[in-house]
Amino acid sequence: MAQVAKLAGVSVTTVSHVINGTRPASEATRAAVQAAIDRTGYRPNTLARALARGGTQSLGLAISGLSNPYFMDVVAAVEAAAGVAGHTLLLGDTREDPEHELRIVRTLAERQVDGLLLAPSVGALETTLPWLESAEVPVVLLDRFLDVPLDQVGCDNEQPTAKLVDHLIEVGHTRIAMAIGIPGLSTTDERVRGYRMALDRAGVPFDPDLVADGGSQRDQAREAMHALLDLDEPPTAVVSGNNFMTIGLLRAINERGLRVPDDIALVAFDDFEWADLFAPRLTVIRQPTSELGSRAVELLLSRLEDPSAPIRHERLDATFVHRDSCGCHAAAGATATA
Amino acid sequence: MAQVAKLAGVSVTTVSHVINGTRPASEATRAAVQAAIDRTGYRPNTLARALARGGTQSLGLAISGLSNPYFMDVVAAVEAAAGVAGHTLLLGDTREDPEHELRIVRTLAERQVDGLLLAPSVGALETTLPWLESAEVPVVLLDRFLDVPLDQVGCDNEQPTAKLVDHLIEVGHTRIAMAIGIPGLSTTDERVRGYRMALDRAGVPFDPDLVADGGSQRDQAREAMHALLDLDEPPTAVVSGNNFMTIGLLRAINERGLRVPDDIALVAFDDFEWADLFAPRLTVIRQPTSELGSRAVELLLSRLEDPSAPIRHERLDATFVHRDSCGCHAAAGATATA
DNA sequence: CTGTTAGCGCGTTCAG
DNA sequence: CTGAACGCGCTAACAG
Repeated sequence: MAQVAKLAGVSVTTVSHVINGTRPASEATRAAVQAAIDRTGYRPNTLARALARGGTQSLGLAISGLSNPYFMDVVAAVEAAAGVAGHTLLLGDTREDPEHELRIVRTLAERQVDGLLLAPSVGALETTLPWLESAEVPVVLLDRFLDVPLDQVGCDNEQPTAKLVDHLIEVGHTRIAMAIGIPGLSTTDERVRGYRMALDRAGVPFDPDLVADGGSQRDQAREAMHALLDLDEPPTAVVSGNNFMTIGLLRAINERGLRVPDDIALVAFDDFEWADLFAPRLTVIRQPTSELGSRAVELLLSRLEDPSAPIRHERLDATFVHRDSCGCHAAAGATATA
Repeated sequence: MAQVAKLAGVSVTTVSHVINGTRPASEATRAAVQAAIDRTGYRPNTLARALARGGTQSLGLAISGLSNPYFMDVVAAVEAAAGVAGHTLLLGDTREDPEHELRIVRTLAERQVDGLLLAPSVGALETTLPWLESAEVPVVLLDRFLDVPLDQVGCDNEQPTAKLVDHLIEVGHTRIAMAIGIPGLSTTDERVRGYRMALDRAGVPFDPDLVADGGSQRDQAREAMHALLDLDEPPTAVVSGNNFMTIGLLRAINERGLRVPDDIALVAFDDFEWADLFAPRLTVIRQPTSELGSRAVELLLSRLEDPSAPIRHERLDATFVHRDSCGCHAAAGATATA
């Protein structure tokens, strides 16, 4: 920059001001500076600028399971939203592990991100969140809700899951199993609650044996499904708690030589992009993943603008997508109902 | 940091050195500094450190289609590999558009990333790469190869595609169509070359009408498939150039009321994680996506260590996964052949 | 083993 | 409309 200043015959102050348009300058000097910039191939150093200004124009995203298509839609949306706002995205994978999550969040904060988006892991309340509070970094929580005074965005889980179970009951099932995600996550707990609520209001007895811990993961869900099928009175229908577990459940079902929906019905949380092209065509709850990401960024940006604004918790609607893995033969093409 | 120094009764230099372990210090002062750090809740400012040191310990990843599961695996692998090396990841979506790509790459470079990973778009040779060269940022190209003196990693495309077509020919097909990706991408060109090579060596005549531009995208591939099916002499088999197009092709096939593989065979580049659980079970080429990401990071890091080392181009092997969308009934379970 | 000092590249009061 | 000078928080010679 000093070089540019010299070449343009002005001071660095002036160069800085014409670059940022932060105070008037004569047309002549502006042109001179611009010319000098072009000729020197000058590239501003965002770091130095951030140091001086006290703001980096960058956002951190700490999330788990980057290979999960669900979260990757979120990442794409966050990147896009951050981009239009002139922010760059720093990405970190929490691995669903509180210790690692804390490391990730710290490095992000130490890099002076202006704000942080976090999908908190189960142990976050004891590790990451206390640290974040003392660090005074603006944060919005994503996907999972926590009982803390922070902005949060996530989907509705209870009603949609209940809807899934309602449907299974309508079709005539009473032995309905559920593969649940990591215990302690609000998403898991809310989905379980939805499951029980639907059972209760239909008068279907609740059987704890039918609730299997799939740990939000494929392989664990697969084992859980095998265990369910080994029951004296195995389920005639299963509801999957997320997309990964759906894969695991199906694998187990396949390994038993069973077929969906003829031998066992399957409905699931999380849609797949291709779900209506392959058999079995899955009846699912679809989450508005992109909206989740962009809303989270909006919340964060407005928080940055007004740190003292009231805290907001937002629930996004999920959609029931009726296809045919539920085994009712009413589905005529894919039908989406709110 | 000044505060820590004062509280510990030492100079900032000492604080810096005990933090970084960059020179010996007496046990006493080390303890004092550590105590002061704990009590003040001091958090190092990575920006200032980077400014002073001239290195950010961060890597930039400029890639397109973050919603593509293929690239997302790459992102996950890159994040992981960067993490273990103590680097943070800055992410930008190029949108497969040279103009936007240049913007992304510039902001990444202005943020002083130590190095850059780029999946160059078609126009990159005219926009991004010249800029990168003058900017003197260490770069490794990812996925697509370009005729420039830079480190590059990608998969083998020609032989695997030929293998796909070979197989179709063995099964007895002679009207074999192909949906190709964005023209100009090396991946596209190489895959087309593999297609033609297989045709040629089997003595199957090449028909330009059977090569449809799917633009690497779902919807465009869908339209292309419809056009192919409208031909006087429609294909009896199709090979898809990537995962997105596979979805589009299948949608069109479905819309015509046709079935894979009975009415038309389909084989594809890019595997799906769930591909052996749903019908039709796709016969595909599987790329080592994670390896691609981690290798790219390794190349970049070693480039940073030794800027004058010879340039390296690496080809990773892709795998033929035999399932049943090819219509040959030989597939007994999923079989992977190198 | 420890302190002093000079930058890293930029924004931003202050004077002119 | 423009410049000089200070400081952002930290590292790295150079002394001691």
